[in-house]
Amino acid sequence: MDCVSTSKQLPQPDRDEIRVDAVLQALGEPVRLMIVRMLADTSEGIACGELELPVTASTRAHHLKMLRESGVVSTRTEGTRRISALRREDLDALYPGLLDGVLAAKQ
Amino acid sequence: MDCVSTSKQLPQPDRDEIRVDAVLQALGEPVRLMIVRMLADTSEGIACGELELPVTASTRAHHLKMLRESGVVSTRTEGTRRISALRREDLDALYPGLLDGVLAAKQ
DNA sequence: ATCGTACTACGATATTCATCGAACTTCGAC
DNA sequence: GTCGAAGTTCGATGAATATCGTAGTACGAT
Repeated sequence: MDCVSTSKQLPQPDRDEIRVDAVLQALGEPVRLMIVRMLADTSEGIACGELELPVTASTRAHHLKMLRESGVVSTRTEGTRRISALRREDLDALYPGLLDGVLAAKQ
Repeated sequence: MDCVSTSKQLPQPDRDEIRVDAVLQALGEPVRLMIVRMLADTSEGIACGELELPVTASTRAHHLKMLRESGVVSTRTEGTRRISALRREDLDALYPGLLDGVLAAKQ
């Protein structure tokens, strides 16, 4: 292949392609909301396998894909690992207060 | 029956019973988000029949029930009409910025 | 009481989607 | 190359739900 770098961004919507419907639907699932909470506690992002969740690996991958395609997280490849991180800047710019409001919820 | 008043509140969760999962899931449906946008433009609330939406009356009622049971709207009875209004105070207290962020979305 | 309006409840249907296991891909290590 | 680890993809399945039409309830007006 013609990939020169060892790190690569996975495809995701541009900021202006993010739809609020999709974001809310993505956040409105308990497991995905857990993922977002975990990501909010880090600045570097988390690998799929490091997310301790009550679901199998394939379900985990499914949820991360939903979050990426809706514009909530971005994912980069590092070796065999895929590091996901919250798209805080984009979300705060599009929906100021939304993320903080969600994270403020006690549970 | 023993109802003395002509106006009555329909059952809804108390503020401390509202779950963020349910709120986000309720907001993450296009028709329901339209309803919330319309309600945000009024202070008095809107009757079910006055919501102009591309669905039938029964579907409209269904969505309003979802919104009420998740804690997004409150509904009071006035004669044969049911007036729904955004629970702004409760939502702002629980998730400060969430509602404003959602409503700030261009579409 | 009768009628019409406003809305809800019920049953049916189709779609969406969360979940899993198994097979596959990709990468690093040996 | 071979192996193992990390993740994804591919059905399959079961549950949730958006939608509708119809029937039913509640209320006001006549």
